[in-house]
Amino acid sequence: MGTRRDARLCSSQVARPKLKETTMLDLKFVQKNLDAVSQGLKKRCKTEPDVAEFARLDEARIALIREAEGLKAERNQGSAEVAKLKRAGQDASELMAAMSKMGERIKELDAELAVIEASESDWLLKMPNIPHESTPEGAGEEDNPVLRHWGVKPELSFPPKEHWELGQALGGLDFERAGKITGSRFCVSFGWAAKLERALGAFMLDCAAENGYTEVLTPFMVNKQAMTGTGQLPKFEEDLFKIEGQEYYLIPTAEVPVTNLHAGEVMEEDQLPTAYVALTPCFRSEAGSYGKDTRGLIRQHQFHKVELVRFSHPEKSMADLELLTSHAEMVLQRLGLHYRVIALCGGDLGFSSCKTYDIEVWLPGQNKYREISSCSNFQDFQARRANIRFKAKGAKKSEFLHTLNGSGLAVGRALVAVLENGQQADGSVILPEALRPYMGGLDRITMK
RNA sequence: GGAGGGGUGGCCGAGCGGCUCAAGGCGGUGGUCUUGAAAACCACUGACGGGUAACCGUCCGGGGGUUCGAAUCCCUCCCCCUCCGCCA
Repeated sequence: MGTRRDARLCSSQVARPKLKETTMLDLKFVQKNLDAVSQGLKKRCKTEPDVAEFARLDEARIALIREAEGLKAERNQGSAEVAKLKRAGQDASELMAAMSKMGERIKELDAELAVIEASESDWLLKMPNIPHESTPEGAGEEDNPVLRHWGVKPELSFPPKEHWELGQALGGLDFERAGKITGSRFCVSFGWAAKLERALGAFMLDCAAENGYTEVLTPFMVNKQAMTGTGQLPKFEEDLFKIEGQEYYLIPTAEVPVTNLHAGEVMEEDQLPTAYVALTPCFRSEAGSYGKDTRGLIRQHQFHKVELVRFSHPEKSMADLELLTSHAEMVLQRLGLHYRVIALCGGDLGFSSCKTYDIEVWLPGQNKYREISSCSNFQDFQARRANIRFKAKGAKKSEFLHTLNGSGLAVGRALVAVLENGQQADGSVILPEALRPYMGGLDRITMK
């Protein structure tokens, strides 16, 4: 395997990244692609961005820059003149007074400029990524085409139960006690369930390692800049848990800390692709999903997820999305779980993504396919916001690389799938063979 | 939590109000020399923005202030290091 880069990574990370304001980078891009941006965004079927407003702001910005810079050039000359006069022992008070007046005007202009730039930056940061040409047209979920299936639905000779029934009956899942110590949308796992959660996580990490991913363990809280870099902020603050009294947020996915590992850095071309895997808890406020999936593990405020993240060469990122998706699928295949892969249409696409595949696992208890992984190519959208670049061999300039990520997989939902697919008529659950080594050889969960 | 010391271009490091529009070194690129390489020597070598261009502007951890003029002075925040305390 030639994809492990641990040693090189360490040496290149000695220097702390200096984060630049990303506004200017965004600006240039939109300026040059104003029409393409406006056309591309139509595919999202949401309200159209006010491109004219942006153009107006940008014109005002450039006019202000020209005026302010002209004055600054004069001021610099004047100051040099003052220095010359003083060294010659001559009086410079008149010139100093004139420069002082000019300084005030410059300050005014700079203040105006700051306001314009803030508006422009806000406009840009709230603009979603442009869907890839291969992203299908469509307004919402119901328009997502199914691309392929793997495996078959298990044939059960009895009416299947939902996972919470099974989990509670087998003494593993306890929602009531979680409600007592925290609140709704939390769960306590006991015994086999706690161990199964751990087993699934370890199994998934090992799969990823086989595929060349370097395991990382990151903080579960990040700052505002990181959240902005991957696109959660400024638009989706209400979905996040924020630490009171501090500018830290609980991560909604490992995508945030892992992608931002290289924020502000310039990577070497031969470091690409760099692939990481992280198992972290994920915290989501689930604001706006009241009444949805209120029972069971499907939609929790806290859940574990194994996340695959790739930093790719721009020319290879679309191929890398297929590869990444196949890595996520591999986990389900080894667990013997039936699933299908769908492509998200423009109207269902996430804010930062240009193309996304969802993997949906079959849940007999619910009698539906449910999302268990979401694999996306962000192209340079996140790289631009987080300022992550690479330098091609022999190239003078560095350029933005492409970032991708996908769940490999959502651990809680995988546990749901294992329970519902492995259930037997007697209420016990047969475990997939691949998991047994992680469960101390246990092959079946039974009533005590 | 307490007390100190620091954050300067890809890296190291000087500068502590105006001959510095950041010295010097390392690294990188090109050249001379050489059969080739090394060494030596010479030249070039940051980012971003504005401008057709010449050129101009901004950037010395972030933000604010003082000044005709700030890497340099003041305020504030962040991060790193050392010691003490506490703690898994």
